[in-house]
Amino acid sequence: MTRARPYNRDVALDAAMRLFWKKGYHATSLKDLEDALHMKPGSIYAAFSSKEALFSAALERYYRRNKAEFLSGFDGNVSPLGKMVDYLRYLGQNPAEDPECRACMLVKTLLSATPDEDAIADQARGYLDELKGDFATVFETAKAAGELPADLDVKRLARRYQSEVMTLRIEAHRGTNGEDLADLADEAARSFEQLRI
Amino acid sequence: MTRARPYNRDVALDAAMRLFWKKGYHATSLKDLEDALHMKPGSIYAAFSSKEALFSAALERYYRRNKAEFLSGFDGNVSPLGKMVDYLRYLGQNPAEDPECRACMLVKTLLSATPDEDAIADQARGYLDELKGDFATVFETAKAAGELPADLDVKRLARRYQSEVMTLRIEAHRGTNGEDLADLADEAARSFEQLRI
DNA sequence: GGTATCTTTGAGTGATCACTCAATAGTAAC
DNA sequence: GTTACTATTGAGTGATCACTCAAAGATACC
Repeated sequence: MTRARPYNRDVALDAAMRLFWKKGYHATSLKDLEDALHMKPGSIYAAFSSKEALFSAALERYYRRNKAEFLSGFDGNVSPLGKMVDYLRYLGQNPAEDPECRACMLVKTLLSATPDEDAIADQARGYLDELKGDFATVFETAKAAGELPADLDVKRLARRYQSEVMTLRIEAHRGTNGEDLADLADEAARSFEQLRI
Repeated sequence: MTRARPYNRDVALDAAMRLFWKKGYHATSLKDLEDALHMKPGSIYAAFSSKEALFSAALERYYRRNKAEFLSGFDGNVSPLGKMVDYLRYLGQNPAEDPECRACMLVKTLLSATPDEDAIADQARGYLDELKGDFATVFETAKAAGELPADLDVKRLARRYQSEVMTLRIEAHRGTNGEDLADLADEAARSFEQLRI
């Protein structure tokens, strides 16, 4: 071992994630990244290979965070359906402080990836599919716990749930005021609550 | 009158709209526009002032088209609620041929505008608000025609309707297959149909 | 202190960015 | 045909793009 790294990879990646989340891939320049990560171009390339690879790592980080935040509420002994419903209300009541970090980074990425950036779009698509799968798993658990009808189509339910999450995040980004946003979240939450047996 | 314009402004604007729609503002270069509009940089600037002004004009064109397409179904003598429901099913059954032109350009623009591009984001926001207002107007008409309960909150309904439209377009962009998309649209359509008295 | 090893540095790379303008070419009136 | 007017042209503008690499800096072992 020789010289220690004066930067913290996690801290740098976090800063990159926030910057890409706000500005998107194309509008974020290396100059912006240098400022945000407090690193010179050479160091950035030594650590992350390329702008695209850095973006990819930042997107993965976003995905992991999102998944962890969602899953953190499920310890097993409380109502899975209740947790799902709570999460929707939570989204409506706690929009991110930074107005630029309210929309889902996966959706932003998916919608702003150009045809020649298949890799990035596919990565975002893959993460969205995984999250949808997580939703389905929880609904399945709820079904097993007798909270939902046995004949209910869990995949379809998860798809609709994800739509609601995406919509809430977009509305928050759009500038919908707190009251209306909470209202929208409540409306969505109740539609899932109604399914309870 | 002197030299006639060898380009058609509407045709050029249409090409610009499609290109910006696909690639977004940042990823579209002037070179791309030159190729798509069959115009040299000088002509583009003589006709549209700047890349941003051209984008703005293209966005307005998209908005007008969208509005016209939506309103074209309302002649007055048929069920307004029926038309609203039909439009959702139409969206689910007729995704644009070009997979890059399926998501709503207004949403794409709103989500990919950077903080320093307030003008563009505000324009997209304004158009979305106008379209939401159009939805509300039709629901109001449906209410007046006795199709909907008199105590129904039309604004909230319009907000939810717009969410469904945005979601369908995002799902179409995401690559959801035709069957699932039609299914999703049908699910949304039925939720509005259920409100009929 | 000397040496080996590895990281950081930042000026510099060619390419591409949005954009300009003097020159050119086309039309209309006479 | 000549003049007057204007739209189109496209090489060229400085700025910025993502990215590189030889030099310098920092540590570990001796």
